Amino acid sequence: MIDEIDQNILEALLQDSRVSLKELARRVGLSAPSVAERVRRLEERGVIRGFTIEIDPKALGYQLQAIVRVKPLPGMLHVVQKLIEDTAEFCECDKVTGDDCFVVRLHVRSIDQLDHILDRIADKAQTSTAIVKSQPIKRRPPGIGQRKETPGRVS
Amino acid sequence: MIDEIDQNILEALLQDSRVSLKELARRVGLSAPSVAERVRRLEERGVIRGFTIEIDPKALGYQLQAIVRVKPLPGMLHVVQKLIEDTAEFCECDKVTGDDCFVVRLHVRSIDQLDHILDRIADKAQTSTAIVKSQPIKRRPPGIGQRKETPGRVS
DNA sequence: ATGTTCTGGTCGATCTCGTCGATCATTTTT
DNA sequence: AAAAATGATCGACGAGATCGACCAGAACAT
Repeated sequence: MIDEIDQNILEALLQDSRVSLKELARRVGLSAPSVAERVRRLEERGVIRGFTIEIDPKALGYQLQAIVRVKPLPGMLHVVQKLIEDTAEFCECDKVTGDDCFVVRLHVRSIDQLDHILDRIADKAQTSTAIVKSQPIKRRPPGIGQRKETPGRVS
Repeated sequence: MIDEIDQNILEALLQDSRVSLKELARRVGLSAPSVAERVRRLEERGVIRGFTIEIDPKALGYQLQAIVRVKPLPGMLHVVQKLIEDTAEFCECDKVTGDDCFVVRLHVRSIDQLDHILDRIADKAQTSTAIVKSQPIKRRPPGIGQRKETPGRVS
């Protein structure tokens, strides 16, 4: 379904989504219209969810990053979720299995601000905060690129 | 340091990083060369870390997402970190404060594969796995856009 | 105050790039 | 084996990016 050329296209766009179609075509060894059509179809099929930029939070003054596990008190789930969604500093929120209900990522300017934000949900949920010290892997997509994939166990 | 026009540029590029400079210029009310210069400087200053695409892991066959807390056994920290970095399915890794050392995000094709991957670090670290059920917030940058920011407490 | 410099903008010309229609080759279907 | 569908190329034309020249306003020094 996704051939090698598509993979090359995806990799190139991951590195620089503003690359010209002409250059992209040169890299994957096709003509510009062909590669344009392939990109269009990757979008259409939902493989490419969007073209975007990566912004450095630090450059915007957000010096601190935290990962917080959030366990809403009984009956508070939706209230907590809404509060999280409506607070700009929550930049990622995953609803997960297990004892904790949410795992969220927070970008803040200071410890003070972190404390202040968490105070606001303190009476609605139990939280467990971990400050991010470094990011050995910043963010990468699964399964494309030269890293070899790990096969599933043959069951 | 970052004025309103820059914010508008960032927002527009977040939504579509392939927008033409002409269109971008029209939206923020400047000429094309001006906006080109602003984008160049946002890049130069490191505010824009890169132009990229968002890929849907599901479209590539990665049906499952998990968040795993990893606590390496004594002396195993670097081994564990290297193993994580070298495994394609680990798509995000944060080194954090607290009892757990790493918080990682995994994309896998099946529970089998998840089990297989975690088996490989089972003798080097304690892990605590949470399967992602949904993502109320998929990913957004902090502090730009119309969501109001939460101020830090005045101390 | 006033002249200077620096920053950040516009305009217009030129060159590059994207897109569209026509066409062709290859593979799949019947 | 003929036909249809897929996916590519080519060339032309319109749209976009870029570059140099030039201009306005703020900050600064004299």
